[in-house]
Amino acid sequence: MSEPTPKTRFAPSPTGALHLGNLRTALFNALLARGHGGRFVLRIEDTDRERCSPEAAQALMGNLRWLGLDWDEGPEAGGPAPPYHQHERGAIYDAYCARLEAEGHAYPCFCTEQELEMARRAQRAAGQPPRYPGTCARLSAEEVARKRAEGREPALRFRVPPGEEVRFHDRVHGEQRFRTDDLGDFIIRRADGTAAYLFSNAVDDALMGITDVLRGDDHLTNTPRQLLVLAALGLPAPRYGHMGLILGDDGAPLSKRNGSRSVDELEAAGYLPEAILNYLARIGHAYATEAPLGLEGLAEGFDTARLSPSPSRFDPDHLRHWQDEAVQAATAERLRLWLAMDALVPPGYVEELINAVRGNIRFPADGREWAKRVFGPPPALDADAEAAIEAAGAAFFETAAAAAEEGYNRFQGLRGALQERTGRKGKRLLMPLRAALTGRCSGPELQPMVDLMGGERVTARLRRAVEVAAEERAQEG
RNA sequence: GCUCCCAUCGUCUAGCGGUUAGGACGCCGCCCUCUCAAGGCGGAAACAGGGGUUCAAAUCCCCUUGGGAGCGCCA
Repeated sequence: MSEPTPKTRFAPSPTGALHLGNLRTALFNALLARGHGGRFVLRIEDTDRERCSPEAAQALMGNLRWLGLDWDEGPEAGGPAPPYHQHERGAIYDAYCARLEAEGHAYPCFCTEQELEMARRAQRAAGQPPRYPGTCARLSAEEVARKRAEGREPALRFRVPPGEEVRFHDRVHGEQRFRTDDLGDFIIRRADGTAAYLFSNAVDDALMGITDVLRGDDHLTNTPRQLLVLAALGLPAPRYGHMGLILGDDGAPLSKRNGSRSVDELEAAGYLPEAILNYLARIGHAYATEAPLGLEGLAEGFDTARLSPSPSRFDPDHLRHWQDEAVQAATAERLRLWLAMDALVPPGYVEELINAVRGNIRFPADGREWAKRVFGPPPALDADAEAAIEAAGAAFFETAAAAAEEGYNRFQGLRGALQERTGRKGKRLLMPLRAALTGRCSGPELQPMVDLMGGERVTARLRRAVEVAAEERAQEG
């Protein structure tokens, strides 16, 4: 018997921006499918109209596409099990709910929020687990009819069979056993008629043919409930794998407080998709290589047996490392689009500039900064640069400017002429030059930058350096 | 409170009964070098604690401790 090709899904609730934890879940599910020639489904879990918005769903899809995590089935892609927005699947849920109710697996519950809240508080106070007390579990048909006649809209609650044990094999944690007595009856349809997560999520996985579900550990204790629902409905259950959660750098759940940023924020900050992907793929999952991988490589090396059950911490330094790797590995063309600095660079020079500065940049702003220093007006001098210029003295720059004006304005020529005329070499020669030309004492190799600048700019900057050095002399004197 | 999950350098991790406990990030040093990066080389840095099982335990079992999750008409 061969393994069926996997079908995985990402089933986000569009309640806000896509964050790293959820994104990793999406990534692993996508990798599992892609690595085995399977299919990846996107399903929007928007049954809670209060909290969900179409804008958030749209943004989320944009994020996934930006990262290259396109889905094979789902919104805007179609597929054999539409619709892929849960808010459009009400009729399906109604039918399954009706069946559960007819077969006694579910019952209407008229308890109000306040009643439930009070019951929970009382249970906690008494040292009891806060579980549904079963108030409406044994309502007679007459009582139900009467309450309905009073105009009260009930929620639908799943009747958890007592005294049983639910077992399943988790791909990450191994064998799991839960006693149904620890569960408590749970809501599968709200009083407003919309389906609740536990129910719609499980039913849709079955209906959409999902074979494998990778999700966070926070769902581990939900699993027996979903298994119970599927069993009552005679629907197949997927294979589950629960991964350790990503925590903040303080060990608390990931949130804005401890450094988590949304995909939107990371994109705005200049992170490349490859950086985010490589970083996330290595949290809770180990690859054989530390080299940066593309989506295909990540999928190829992905193995659920290498998923970690333990929680891990988000580390901004590590993300930055993958950003550096991504920048170094990217083609010049890729960086050109990312840097968006065409307006700052004369046509035809972009690639050369990129290759000159790529080792010194991490974000687009860094690249644009160098573009301006090379091709813009003489750049502002920072304190170190000014000091270096003053230390070299006006005479040095006078000589340099003269040489440039004579035509020694390419790097090698200028360097040779200056060495000959001033007797300076090495650092004593090049540091003042660097300061005068780029405004800073650190940065990419001088040679390509100087040659990219061209004679006019070089001369102008050297002339300015003469003035700066002379002014200083005058002030001191 | 109850149920469940987790535990190797500061962080991400390899390890699945016998290893000098390996790698990566970060940190430190050296090399390269006009500087800063990049790159190369090297260094400091870990099996939470206690009991078992075994000839042998980071690895298997139990307890403690410490983290995390669930117990919602949120997902």
